[in-house]
Amino acid sequence: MIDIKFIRNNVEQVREAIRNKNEKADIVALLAIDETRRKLQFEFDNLKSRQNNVSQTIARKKKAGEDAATELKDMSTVAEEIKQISAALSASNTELEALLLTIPNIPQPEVPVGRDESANTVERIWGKPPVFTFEPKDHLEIANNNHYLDLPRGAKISGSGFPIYTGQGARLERALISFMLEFHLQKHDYEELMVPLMVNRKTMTGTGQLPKLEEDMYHVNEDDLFLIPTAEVPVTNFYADEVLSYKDIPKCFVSYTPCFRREAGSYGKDTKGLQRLHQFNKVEMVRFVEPEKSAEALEEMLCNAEAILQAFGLHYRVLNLCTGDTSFASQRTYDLEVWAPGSQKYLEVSSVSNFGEFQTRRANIRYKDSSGKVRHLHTLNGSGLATPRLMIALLETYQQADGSFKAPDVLKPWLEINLKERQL
RNA sequence: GGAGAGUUGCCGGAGCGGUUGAACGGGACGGUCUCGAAAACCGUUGUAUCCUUACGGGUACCCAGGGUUCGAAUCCCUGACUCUCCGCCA
Repeated sequence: MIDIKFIRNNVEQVREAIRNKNEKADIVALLAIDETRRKLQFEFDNLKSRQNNVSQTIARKKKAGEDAATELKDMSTVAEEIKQISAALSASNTELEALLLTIPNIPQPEVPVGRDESANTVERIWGKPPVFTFEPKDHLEIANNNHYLDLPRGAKISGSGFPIYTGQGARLERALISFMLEFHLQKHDYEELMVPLMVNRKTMTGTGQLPKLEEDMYHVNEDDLFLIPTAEVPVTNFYADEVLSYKDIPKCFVSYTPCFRREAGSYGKDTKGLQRLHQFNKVEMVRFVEPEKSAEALEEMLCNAEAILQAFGLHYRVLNLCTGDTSFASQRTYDLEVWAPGSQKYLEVSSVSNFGEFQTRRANIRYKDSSGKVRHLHTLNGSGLATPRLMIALLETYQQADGSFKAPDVLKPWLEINLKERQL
């Protein structure tokens, strides 16, 4: 969330950010409530101060055996007033808080202004589209040829968008997850976390999914818990309500989780095969860094994500997202799009974002810097990567003329583990 | 699911309803001493918010939210979490 003091002093800038992000938020109402709140706070403090003073006088008089009837009578009316103002005050605080949660993060100046994805710019391109001596098939055909997927049965058991990976397909999926995790652990020095897949309302609010995206999440009514749409949520909230030491910073976590998304409102869009799912696997990177270091950390994380695609030898491009395409909580986002030759299009496999102190304000995550000052950290996260579209690109890129699939060499160790030979 | 115990500052740990933002101990930091270090001694050691250009001052916070009271860390209620025992189960 944005600091109320910042909003007070930079109204136009905040308005512009809301506009550029295609959001709606009532700044006028917000400022009015802020004004009322401060007035009430002032009255409350003054009354309390008086009450504290007189209460001590009463104590002294009673101790000395003197009569304190006047003070007692006086204070009972003050107590009543305090009660009323206190109620009004907490009502305004709640209201202000609710409004503040609807203000999006402010995009950084270098983010291109634009309404939708058409205003995104291409940052760079890696590799080239593969050339085939035959007509390349799309991933679903290859998957079906090789018995890698059983989508009809997934639909039967749960509904569309809940895939079943079968046989070598399941093994390939698991290999991707293991490969990416180990890659980040060993080459990029992240620490692994295994986290809960269901989180409470406060946690969802901390990273910014709530209140805006409630409709997009699976919710378990009975316990008021949400299935996570990304590991970002539990991992970023790892330090909620804590004050870290500057010595602990930076913190870099990587976490594999399934992700659950209702995808409300996107029915009929990119539905073929693994393109858009309600449940999918993702390896996520999250960093907690000092404010001065976050811009640099964003570039590093982008490289961390790219390194995976490079290891697989997949052609991709990096997009610099425009204001309208940057998420509610993000200040700046890069998307990684991998080339799927069978479908002849680029598919988003990663989103790498800098959130500044937006999430750490919401989740109350701070650190004490070397001079002893308590400040909000900056958070970043990036997919590294989401598997379904990665699998699409792999299947389509490494398909053979006979309809089979030949995994890139780096994956071989994960696909060829043979316990029988090791006599376990 | 049932029965009990607990939750206080960076940590340990006191705390009768009225100078308790909180004793005492430890840690950390600064200083004295020392060639240096240890020890010893002295001092410092929270966050948020409001008023003020500033100096400074007020208020809130002893798990969370309510209640009783002129006044609550202290009494009452509800909830969360932790621990122990029983039951059930992976």
